[in-house]
Amino acid sequence: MVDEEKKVDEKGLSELPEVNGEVVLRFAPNPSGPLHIGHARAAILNQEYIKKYGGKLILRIEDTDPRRVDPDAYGMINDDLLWLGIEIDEKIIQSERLPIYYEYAEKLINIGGAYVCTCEAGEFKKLKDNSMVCPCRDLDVEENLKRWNNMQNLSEGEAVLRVKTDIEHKNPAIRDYAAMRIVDAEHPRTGKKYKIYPMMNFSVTVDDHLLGITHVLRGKDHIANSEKQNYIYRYFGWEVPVFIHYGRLKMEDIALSTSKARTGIEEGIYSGWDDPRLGTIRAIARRGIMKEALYELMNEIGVKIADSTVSWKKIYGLNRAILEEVANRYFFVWDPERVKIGDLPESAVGTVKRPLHPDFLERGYREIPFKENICLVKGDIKNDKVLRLMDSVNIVFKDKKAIFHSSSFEEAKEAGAQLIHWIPDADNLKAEVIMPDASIIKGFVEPECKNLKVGDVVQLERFGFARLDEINNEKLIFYFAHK
RNA sequence: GCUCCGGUAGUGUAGUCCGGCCAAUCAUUUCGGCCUUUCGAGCCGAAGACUCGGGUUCGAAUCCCGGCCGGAGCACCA
Repeated sequence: MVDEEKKVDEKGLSELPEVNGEVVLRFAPNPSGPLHIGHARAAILNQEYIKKYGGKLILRIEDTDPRRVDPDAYGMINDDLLWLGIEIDEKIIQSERLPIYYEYAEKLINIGGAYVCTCEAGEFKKLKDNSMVCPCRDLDVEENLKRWNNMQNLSEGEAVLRVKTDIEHKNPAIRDYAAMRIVDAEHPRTGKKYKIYPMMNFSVTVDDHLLGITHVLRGKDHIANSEKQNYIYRYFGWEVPVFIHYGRLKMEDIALSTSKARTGIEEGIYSGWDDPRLGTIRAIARRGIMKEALYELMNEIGVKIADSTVSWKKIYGLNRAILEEVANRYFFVWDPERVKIGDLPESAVGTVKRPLHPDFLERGYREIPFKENICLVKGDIKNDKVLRLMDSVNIVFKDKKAIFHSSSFEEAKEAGAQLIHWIPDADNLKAEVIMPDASIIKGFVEPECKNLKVGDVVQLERFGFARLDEINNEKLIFYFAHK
């Protein structure tokens, strides 16, 4: 009992209205590409509500427009959901359900809720915009059934099934909208098997009802669709799910649209769907953004109808809080400069130990061999200033030559030394870090990085968090997350 | 253009339904300070908002009207 109350408090999500026991929700992307941050919002919100109330989450692939289907998208969507940790209870693909839609289309005609319209599209629009009915509307059920059965003998554009709504509705889009249309194109999954395809408003309504969906979460761009769908629910006497519309999610500095990304990939501007400049889930994942950060973000934004703008800074902030604990620390010397320390006492030579994580010493230490030949970040080198090489010695540059200054940390403090990191000149590994703008920063990492595995997210000290993406001939390739 | 919907600090959010406990919550951000052998983290402090104008009321972020700004829809896409 007490736990239940707590749970509600923890989540920033507002309560779903009209919940009676368990909920049935669905995530319904159309397979035009991989998932992006906008999809993640829908998927995560649905998932969170399932967690909150219990119930079932259905994945529905909406591939009823053969021309807008990317065959690769089915697999990419699965991968992306897996990465997001979305637990799907049931999955359906609309292109496999065409007979069901035909069945209900016929039923709708039978009860006088739909008619086959053979008007030319422009002609119909003209009539509709003036609240005038088209001649097809008044044909009787029998005639309509005949026309419906004949539809598959027609070609694209010659006929369409319309839902009878209110021809005087003040929103012209609502007036007798299309439910089914003819498409003369091959479907990537079903080929030429079908010719008549449902419009989204029809298939969505039929499916939402058959699947027992209780609440529909979707963007406010669907407000008019919700209203359209209401007509079908009313004709069939079905219970209407609760529609919840949320506002647009704008990402700063990001090309959100799938089509733009696709074009960029085709033109070779982007390396692929996981190019760090893109807002796809896979691109975000590749950069070491944790799914938990996205969950927090989506929970925070919630389902309000006003638009929200999200910046990378915001995501970085959330992600840093997660990575801070997770990521072990390593030295990465970018823009490296080879340095030989003069007058280095023999006693200073040895192995330096630094914790993998300063706050979790139990994780152990990494060992870095230290002797006179090292690499430093070029930008750290300044003449006549004492530099503290972390956990080793203090040096100073005179006429661009490094010489030993002192050993202890106290002496470094006294000299007001800057604390810098370093890498042995000989014993190191090549590394590259791919930045968010796809530029590459080259350098070396400390030897113990050889123990890292692809997918590990680390903090490169004084540089930032990065995810190991690839190990290529002893060279480590990281993707930069953020500072 | 038409129809509809929004507008709380830089950003995100709470509060708005059922006016007073709101000189407005929390987080992030930014800036100081402390601490720290990372430019990370932590700790302390500070900065910063009810879109504007009227009205109703003893009292308005909350209700009403208008302006401004923003968004969505206006397909045989989803």
